[in-house]
Amino acid sequence: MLVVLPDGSSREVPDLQSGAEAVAALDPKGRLSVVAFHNGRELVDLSSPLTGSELRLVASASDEGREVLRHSTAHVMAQAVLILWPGAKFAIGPFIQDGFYYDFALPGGAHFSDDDLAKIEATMAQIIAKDQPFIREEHSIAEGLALFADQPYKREIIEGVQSASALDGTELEGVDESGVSVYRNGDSFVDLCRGPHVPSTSYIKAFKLMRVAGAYWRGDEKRDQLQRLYGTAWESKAALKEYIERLAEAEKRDHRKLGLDLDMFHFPPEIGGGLPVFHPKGALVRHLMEDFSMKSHLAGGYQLAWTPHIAKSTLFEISGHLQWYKDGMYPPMEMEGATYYPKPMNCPMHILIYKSHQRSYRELPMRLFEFGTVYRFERSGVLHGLARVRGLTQDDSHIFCSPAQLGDELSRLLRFIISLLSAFGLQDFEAELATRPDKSVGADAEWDDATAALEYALKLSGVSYVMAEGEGAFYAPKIDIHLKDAIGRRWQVSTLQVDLQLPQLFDLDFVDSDNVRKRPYMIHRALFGSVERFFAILLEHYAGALPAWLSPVQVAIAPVKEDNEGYAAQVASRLSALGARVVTAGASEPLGARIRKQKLEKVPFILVVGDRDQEAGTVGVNRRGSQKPEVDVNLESFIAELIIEITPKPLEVDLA
RNA sequence: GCCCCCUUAGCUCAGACGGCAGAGCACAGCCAUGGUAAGGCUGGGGUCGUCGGUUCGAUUCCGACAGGGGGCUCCA
Repeated sequence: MLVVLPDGSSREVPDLQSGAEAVAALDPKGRLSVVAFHNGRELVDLSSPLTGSELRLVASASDEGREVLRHSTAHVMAQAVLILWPGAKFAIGPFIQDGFYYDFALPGGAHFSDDDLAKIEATMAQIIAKDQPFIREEHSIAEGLALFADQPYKREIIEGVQSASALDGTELEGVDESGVSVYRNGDSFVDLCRGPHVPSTSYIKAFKLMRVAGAYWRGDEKRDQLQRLYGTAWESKAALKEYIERLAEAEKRDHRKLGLDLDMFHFPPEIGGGLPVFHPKGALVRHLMEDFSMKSHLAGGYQLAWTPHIAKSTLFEISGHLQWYKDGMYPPMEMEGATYYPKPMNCPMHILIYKSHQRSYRELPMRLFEFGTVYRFERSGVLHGLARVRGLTQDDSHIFCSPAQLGDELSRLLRFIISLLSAFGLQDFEAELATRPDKSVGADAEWDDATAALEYALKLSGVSYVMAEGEGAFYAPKIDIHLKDAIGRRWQVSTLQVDLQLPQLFDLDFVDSDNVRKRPYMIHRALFGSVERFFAILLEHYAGALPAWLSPVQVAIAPVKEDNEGYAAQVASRLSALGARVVTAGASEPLGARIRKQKLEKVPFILVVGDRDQEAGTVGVNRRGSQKPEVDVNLESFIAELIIEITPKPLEVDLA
């Protein structure tokens, strides 16, 4: 049998019966901390018999190994909870990104508090110290139901197997038509589970319970709300520590904190949740983002539109918004017998612009662009800084094109999106192609056509993509663009959708070259998604240190002492005249303190000017992110560099 | 909306078995003129989120509400 070790090397070991024997032969001291093996088809317990011709050992310090480790830690946590709260019911406990959770219903409807986490951790530590083996057993469905006689959630999972509709994902829980698998550790703890698990509890080297949360059973808000405990587990104390530090780094980048520290925006309670105000610096950054975007759109063949914030109910009746999204819309206002709603989307109004006169094929594709502020009622629990607000500004466009133009227009659009996002320094894009959901309208053939056009465009663009079955909007399939930020987090930004409904509902047409009236296709698209959310993403990606062209202050000038303030003013006015945003930090406090303040403000360039500079026409340049400043830099050569840094590079728009 | 947690000065936080509160930063004034991440002194600033209850007395204990945070559900 050829055994593949975690490092990828392989060794021939004769007469093997299980993964455990391979470990005994190749890693007798357990240095590799092998937790499971892959038999060519799936990941299984180390103790499993060999079935295939392949045996690949999986160490705890690997993605697969950590999944096993975390899943096992979830079991130990459930075991601890059942010890501490006799009679508790437990539901499901999977591994997730960076950790695991387990859902419980405590006796008497009790809830976990934060203080309970330490108690549970202590009990878990005792279980781990006992080095209890995880032992797999297989049973019939009937035996499984008897084993979990007093565990209603487990029984529901087992019973669910009999109704085909509930088959989704239950195999993960250790149930299939042939029976159930369970794992025991300790005398009393048994859990329904597919496995695999680590051989015994001592393989859990480092874990921590993170927080308490509520979660609905089966994710359904009409069903029981369970108590969820989140935790994390790692192959070593050092790896856990690194993870905790990563969380701290993410916390430092939190745009809500940076927004306050950098005096960019806040959410006054007097205005209401999810409704930000932008302070001068934040408003300036917004303006710079919007200005760059608008120029790019104009260069890219878009025309501007501008539409009001509210409209009569009639408009949203025609568009279907009142039928489909009334609950998500702000409530109506009555005026002179008419009912007005704040708009939840810009599209109906752009359609009215299209419809204002007869359109010719010569006008297509017609691309209307607007920074349109829309209002959506979001439930209070979902608001999250600028990333989820109730009043948001979309960089919104609606493109009307002939059916023949659709594929190429979408492909052109994808290239436009990628180049615009790249101009903000973002990269690592991935697309999701979302197909028809259950709750939707339209003919199958139309959905197929539109989905095919989206896929065609994706293939042409070369952006990697995954399918998201059933995730489309009710009226349209869509492509969502995700990106990775500087610390590896994924954010959904752009969306583009081929609308099948609105052109029909508003009876749109154009006269084609053969003098026949035809229905145009309509594409909805937003690239930032919302300006507010994109602002948040930029702040977190750059940890507040925005690129110079987006920085509210680009250059701070610090005269060494009062005698140098005249020269500082000369330099300042020279740079301002070139379009740089400059502040002068006058000599009212020590130089070090003034430099520190500008550093904390994340100003890209700090210029220190003293007697020497005044005589020689030079500046000292202290760059953001650099430890050692440059001295005696010729002002003209600094200007040459500055101009490049503060000038946004126009988008290269490929109009083909 | 639901579950858990939090709410003391503009910000970050300390504090008292229940006897009307404190630091650092920030802000203002004065002094200091300092060559690359915090100079010194002085001062202003809080009905301890709001309302109610218990109590001789509540910022502290209890309850409700509001706002915020972490999740769940939702996200056109």
